[in-house]
Amino acid sequence: MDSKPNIQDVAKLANVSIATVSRVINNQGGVRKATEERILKAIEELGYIRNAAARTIKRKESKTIGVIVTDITNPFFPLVMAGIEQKAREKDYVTILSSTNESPVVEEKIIRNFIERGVDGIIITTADESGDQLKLLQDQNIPVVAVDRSIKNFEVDTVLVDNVKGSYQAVQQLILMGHRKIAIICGPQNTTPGLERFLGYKKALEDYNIPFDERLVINGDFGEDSGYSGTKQLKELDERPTAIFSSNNLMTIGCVKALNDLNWKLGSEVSFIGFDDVDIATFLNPKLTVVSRQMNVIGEIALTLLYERINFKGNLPHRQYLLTPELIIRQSCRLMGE
Amino acid sequence: MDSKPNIQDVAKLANVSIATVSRVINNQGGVRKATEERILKAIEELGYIRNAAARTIKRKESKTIGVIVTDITNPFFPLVMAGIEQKAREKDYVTILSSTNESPVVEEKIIRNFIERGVDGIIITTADESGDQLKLLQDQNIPVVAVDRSIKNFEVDTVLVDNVKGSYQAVQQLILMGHRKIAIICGPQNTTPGLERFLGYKKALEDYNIPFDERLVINGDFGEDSGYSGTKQLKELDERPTAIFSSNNLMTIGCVKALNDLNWKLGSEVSFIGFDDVDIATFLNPKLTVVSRQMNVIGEIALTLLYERINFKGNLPHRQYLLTPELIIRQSCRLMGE
DNA sequence: TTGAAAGCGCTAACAA
DNA sequence: TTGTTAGCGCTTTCAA
Repeated sequence: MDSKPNIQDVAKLANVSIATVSRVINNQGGVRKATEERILKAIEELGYIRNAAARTIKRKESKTIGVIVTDITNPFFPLVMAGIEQKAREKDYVTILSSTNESPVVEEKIIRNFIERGVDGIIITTADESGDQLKLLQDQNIPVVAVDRSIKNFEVDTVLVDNVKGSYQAVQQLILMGHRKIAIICGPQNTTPGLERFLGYKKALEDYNIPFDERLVINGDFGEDSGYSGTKQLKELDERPTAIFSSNNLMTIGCVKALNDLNWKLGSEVSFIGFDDVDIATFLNPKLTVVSRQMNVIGEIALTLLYERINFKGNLPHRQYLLTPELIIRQSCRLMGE
Repeated sequence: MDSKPNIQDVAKLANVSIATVSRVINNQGGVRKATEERILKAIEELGYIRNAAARTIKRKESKTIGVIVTDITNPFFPLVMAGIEQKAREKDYVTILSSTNESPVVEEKIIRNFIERGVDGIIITTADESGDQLKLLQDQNIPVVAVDRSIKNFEVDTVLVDNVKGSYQAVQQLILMGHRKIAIICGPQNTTPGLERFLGYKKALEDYNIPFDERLVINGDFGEDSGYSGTKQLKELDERPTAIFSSNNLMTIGCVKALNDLNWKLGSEVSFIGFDDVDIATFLNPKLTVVSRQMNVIGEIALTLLYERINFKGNLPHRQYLLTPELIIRQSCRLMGE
């Protein structure tokens, strides 16, 4: 075949008008059986596939959802993405995925690009929670669902996890087991998860009247390296913590690596809980206790919300889903005094 | 703003023709400085963003690359994807990602959809190595780069890993350490990686005159569960293997889990090497020896090949990249007789 | 049940 | 340096 056949070519071959062909490829009915068959045959013969760009231009919808994540190599996102994709496919949407590497500049570029492409909606874990870059989308009336991180300056549908509760539960567990010197490896405090997980930690300490100790707070950046160096820092303290709470999966990995390298015995010498389950959790000895959440469900909900907003543009209220994470108790915490 | 402004609106506001606006947004030059500024101001004011669909239709290119993988939750793919995305962004392309879950039916749907959307090229890890579904792409003159799995019935550029050599090295290492009863957990034999890794295993045995034993060959499907059950099966053998070679990352995880559950001591009782590095490799005790490859490089090469083919449509020869994997020796193999 | 024709937003050839 | 205009491939109204 030389170049792509178009609706004209099909019409010519089937000896009908392009309008009739259009009716057939869109299943609009009102076409005589025989005619339809002739058209279908022509389509088959030519290998005709309709051009989405032309259709988008007329219909003013692209059946495309843009997804923006901060770091595609963080296992959290592919899992969320799988949930999004599955629901999207069910509803006949296709997803475009881009990763910002936490850069607001890249994020804005991606957003512009998505707008150019006429996405019908966007699911975003933003690198800039102010949300100023979303103004563009608002101007163009493109619905947005924020996942994992909330947006300050705009009201959008959100799917969040109750981070405060999650980390509260974790720290509470540690406290109930007798720990008082509990360290936390924080994520960036300008992100929802980073901040909230820290707040949950503080709240638990307060509720149980445990004095807050600055030295036990490590500022990480959600990357593996910061988990590693943070743990090293804790080991060097005069008064070492007896337990560590890590604010995310990658830092958990860094932390466990450091524990290993420093010969700081997980479980016996230092108890541990991490936010988000990780592959390695059940391989370690002892197995890691973690705060877990269902990533694919997050993705599914996000897509569902977005779908509703795209297709019932009326006056839906803004919805905030708050999923409750679950503490999965394994073996990385020891009762103090044991 | 009510609805999206178009090039007309900009032209009107700036008091020029749409042609001049087009020149400016495409940086074609030949526009008086003052005029350009007026147009830029109008664009700014209206929040105009150009419509990619309309442009695609005229230009007959979408600046979009379709990427098809078999399982987005397999950590291998996000890593490859990161390499693809980075290079794509450099060259001003955007990627669309879809996952087939190993289903040829889904794969064909995705391909059709990508064609509809006018992708300029496709990078694919196919679920159907016959490649028959790629006929569609060939008909439409859309370049394809196959990654990780080759295509039988069409000549396309490929980026593969020398699986035979990789698994040969692994098995050879085991042999040199004195093992003779070496089991393999295979991937599907109708996939390139599945088959080739098995062939490397056989070749190593042959070269060292070790008799091939059917019972030590487990048929897995590259999924975690099959690694788990395969390992169980091996444990139940009258003559247990002294070493296991696992053909991919997910099966490695399943295998290690099983080892743990069965209390079959990794390292001491059974040596182990896996194809592809995994997160857990360095956490386990002993640390896992693995065959490793640079995923992001695979992605980068794939995109580069595709880019060349899209943009120099002349008569490029078909290229086959074969990356050599590396054996990373850690501690999961014991010298026999120690 | 079918067809003619307008027009979506843009690019590019041609004219001025 | 700028403008006019013909389409790109499609959907959709209106008429037949």
